[in-house]
Amino acid sequence: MEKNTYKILVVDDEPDILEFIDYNLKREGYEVYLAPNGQEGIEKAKEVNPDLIVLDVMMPVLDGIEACRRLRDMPEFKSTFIVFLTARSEEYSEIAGFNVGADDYISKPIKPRVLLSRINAILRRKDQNNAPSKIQLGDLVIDKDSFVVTKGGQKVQMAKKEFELLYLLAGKPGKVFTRENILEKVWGDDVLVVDRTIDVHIRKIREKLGDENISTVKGVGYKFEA
Amino acid sequence: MEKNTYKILVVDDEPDILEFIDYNLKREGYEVYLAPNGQEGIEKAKEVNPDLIVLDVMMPVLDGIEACRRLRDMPEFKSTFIVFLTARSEEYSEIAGFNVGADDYISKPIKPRVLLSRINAILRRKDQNNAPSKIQLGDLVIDKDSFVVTKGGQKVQMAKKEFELLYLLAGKPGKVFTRENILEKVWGDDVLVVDRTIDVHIRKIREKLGDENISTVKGVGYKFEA
DNA sequence: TGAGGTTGTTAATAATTAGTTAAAGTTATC
DNA sequence: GATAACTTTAACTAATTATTAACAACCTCA
Repeated sequence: MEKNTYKILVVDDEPDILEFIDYNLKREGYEVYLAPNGQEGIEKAKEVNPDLIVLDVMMPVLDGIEACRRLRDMPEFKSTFIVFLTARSEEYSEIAGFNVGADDYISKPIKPRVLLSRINAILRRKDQNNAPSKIQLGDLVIDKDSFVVTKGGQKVQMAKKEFELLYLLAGKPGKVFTRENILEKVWGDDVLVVDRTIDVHIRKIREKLGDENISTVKGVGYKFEA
Repeated sequence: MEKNTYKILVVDDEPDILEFIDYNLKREGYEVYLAPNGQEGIEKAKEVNPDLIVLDVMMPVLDGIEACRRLRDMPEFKSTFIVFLTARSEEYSEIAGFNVGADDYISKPIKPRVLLSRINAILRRKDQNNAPSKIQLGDLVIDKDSFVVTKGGQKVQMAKKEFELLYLLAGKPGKVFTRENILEKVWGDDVLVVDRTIDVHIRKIREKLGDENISTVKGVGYKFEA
């Protein structure tokens, strides 16, 4: 499975639970942010723009249901995934009635395996829905379904990393990707590779497609030439 | 999982629940239609010809059980999937007693995950029934009805797993299936087998059909060569 | 122009992934 | 309940791919 680099915000007033979830999500490779109540949760959400928010229902200052409602009213969080944490599974019916647009519910006590499998499932869905399967640029076709790159009708053999790197750059032709950017997207946050590694992969792609497709922006990064 | 474009009609008199289900199904990618009671539900069904209908049992004007019975009397809805929504799980026994031909039932309170997994499961079944019984690719014929594979008119003997694996890959020539993919589709979600198992089956298929049909995409998976 | 930084290139090495075989486990069938 | 067919695993090998180190080339700017 791919390394995940998703940002998850966890909002709960119980420090123990916060720490527990923090530990488990971090171990899985997620970037985790914490907040002790709905109010601060919303602030934090605006700040870090998480991919998924875990909201406890019962919280002081601002409860999860109301926090969810407010988040859903902001355009930037319309499609952010939200998962509720309920103390008892019966509480669920209340939430359903409120109908604030949550994507899932997890009942306490939280089991690490349940928590992770639900979150992984939700984020995997997000992944798949967002990526176009075919990029077409002039005589170059990059097809993620078949993992095939074609240039002028000619099939070009690409290794996995080369393909992913090309797919990233070609996904936004003209946009410069910094090495930091590239590392995060292709390698994942916590993988430690040296910059020269990217260069080597770039070189291999250039070898196969010609130098004109990918250009270097010195001091910044690489971009796919539109 | 495949992108789904199924039409689902939801019939319930509680606007909150309607909105709640609408939200969750749309997010999953389904085309959703709504109706507030059995009478209008039937009208809507005639209009859009849905693949699946979610029917609340308790509704004014025309309840779910009666609506179901009437739908089942119309030839165009003989084989449409129908799922009941029951306020309490005990209610199910009543429905069963009525024996109106429902495919599943879901108890309130509705949990998004349960709702989606049931609906996905039902429609996946439909998928399978609709899957072509015969795949023909060049001189290769894969016939699911008879479980027979023919290459150049010559019958090739395939074991069950081999057949299913071949059938999956050949169903979308060119598309790469990851091992995760293959496990889910051929073995099922909860079966735990080691990756090498897939390799062995692939090898057997290659032995029987020749190496040119299935190619390896290293680090990704396998695909049937178009 | 030349010092300091950035990128390009190559080849060696490490790490990962797939292929293969035989044997053990399982299931179906007579 | 024995046999045969099928499935899975373990252990090993082979192949491919990823990464790094080392150095060359290049660019920038005082």
